[in-house]
Amino acid sequence: MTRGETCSWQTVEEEVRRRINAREWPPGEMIPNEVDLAEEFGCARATVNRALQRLADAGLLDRRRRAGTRVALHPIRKARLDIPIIRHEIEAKGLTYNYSLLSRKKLVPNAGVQARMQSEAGVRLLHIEGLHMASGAPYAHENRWINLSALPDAAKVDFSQQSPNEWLVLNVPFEGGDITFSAISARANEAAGLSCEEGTALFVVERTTWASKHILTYVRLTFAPGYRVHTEI
Amino acid sequence: MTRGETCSWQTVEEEVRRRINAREWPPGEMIPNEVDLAEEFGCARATVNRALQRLADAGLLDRRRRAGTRVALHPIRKARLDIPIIRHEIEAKGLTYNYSLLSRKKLVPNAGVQARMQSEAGVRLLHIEGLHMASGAPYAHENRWINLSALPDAAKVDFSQQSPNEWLVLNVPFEGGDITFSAISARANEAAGLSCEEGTALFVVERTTWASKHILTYVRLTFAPGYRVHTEI
DNA sequence: CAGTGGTCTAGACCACAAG
DNA sequence: TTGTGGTCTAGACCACTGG
Repeated sequence: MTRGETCSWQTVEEEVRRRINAREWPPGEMIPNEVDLAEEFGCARATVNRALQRLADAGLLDRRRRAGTRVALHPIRKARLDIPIIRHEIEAKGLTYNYSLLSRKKLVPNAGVQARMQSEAGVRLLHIEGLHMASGAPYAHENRWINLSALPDAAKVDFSQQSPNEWLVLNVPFEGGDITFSAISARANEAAGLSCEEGTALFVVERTTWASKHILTYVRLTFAPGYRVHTEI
Repeated sequence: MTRGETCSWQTVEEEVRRRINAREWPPGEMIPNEVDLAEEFGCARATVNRALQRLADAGLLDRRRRAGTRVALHPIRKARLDIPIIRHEIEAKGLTYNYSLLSRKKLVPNAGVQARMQSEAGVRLLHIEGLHMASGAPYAHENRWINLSALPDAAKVDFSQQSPNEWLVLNVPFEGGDITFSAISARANEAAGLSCEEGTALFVVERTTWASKHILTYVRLTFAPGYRVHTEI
């Protein structure tokens, strides 16, 4: 160990990472407390604290008051995934975006959708189907339900120019949501919209978003064949 | 505004979130600088700084030195995804885990795999196929390549008792990786392993991991029908 | 109870970029 | 040039929890 002059939280984080990777501090092992590390690195405890908190957040350390800090036994890696507006996703690839509305109706949903939306039996929701296209080719089929009692404004929008995806992102602040990824075989209407054969494997993203304890919307996005989601760890 | 007595960073973060959601600070708008906010909330600048940094990290604010802080125009939401060991994923569902090795050979990979592994033409890699099972039912098919020049120890492991997935996580520290999610139609060998019909839509996770600029391993996990990845936003 | 991490403070200096 | 965020410090108190 070199007793260098540096003392930024980045330096501390990097060195601790190195010691973990090099097994100088093996999985499960206690590491020195913040005061000792601060002395070793020649910096304030707050600096060490910041570095260690980041590492704990990344899943590499387990920290508990009084018990101290130890190297995580099973470093559960966490990936971060960006959830962009579809138009931006397409434009970022250098393609031109286009959208067409397929259907817009007030409907009583089936039991599955009703449960996800936490709406009451018999209540009508706004149902919208649309197609997102990239340079003329089908990109994703959007099947969306909107809770009109939480979002009465949506009833006034016709969604023929702007997709519900974009209208919601720009106009409706939300607090949280659930996302699910899965794979399905194309059904007849999806196959038709996405210009593929029935039975083709398609990537599906389902999302519900909520604010102040109300479900605002549920969307099922079915992507054209070949779609991939990419992230780093 | 109530001039409350509270002054934790959580309080500040919550209040700023509220103002953004309530459009008191509309998208694109500048917000007061840290000194002013600290005075308003009756706390130190460092406390405000911590709250605002978290919000910027979450994508709700854009901050730049000298230019100040403004509400993000298109709040790109970021989801966090845990990447568990498959055995843990299965056991967390209350099922019993089982693993069987299907194949283990040193092979020269095809061009696609060679490119992903950044290995040289003609060099043999360790190729392993195995099946993860949950309470007797097929769960995921693992198709893995290991770079033996970066991980010579792997040549000594037979992987009949422990899956490469688990051996790697426990024994090989890595610095980063790429992850891709997609959907495919089951090919003959996958359909056989996963007890489904050829052509069934399957969820696929591909992952490469690296350390000190070397690709360590590339894995393609093909999950049994019905698999879903879930996360929150 | 006592030792650990979690947080807050007041003040300081630095790095960056807009004007 | 100058105002902004980014960071570090020394010290303090609090909150939790293991022994």
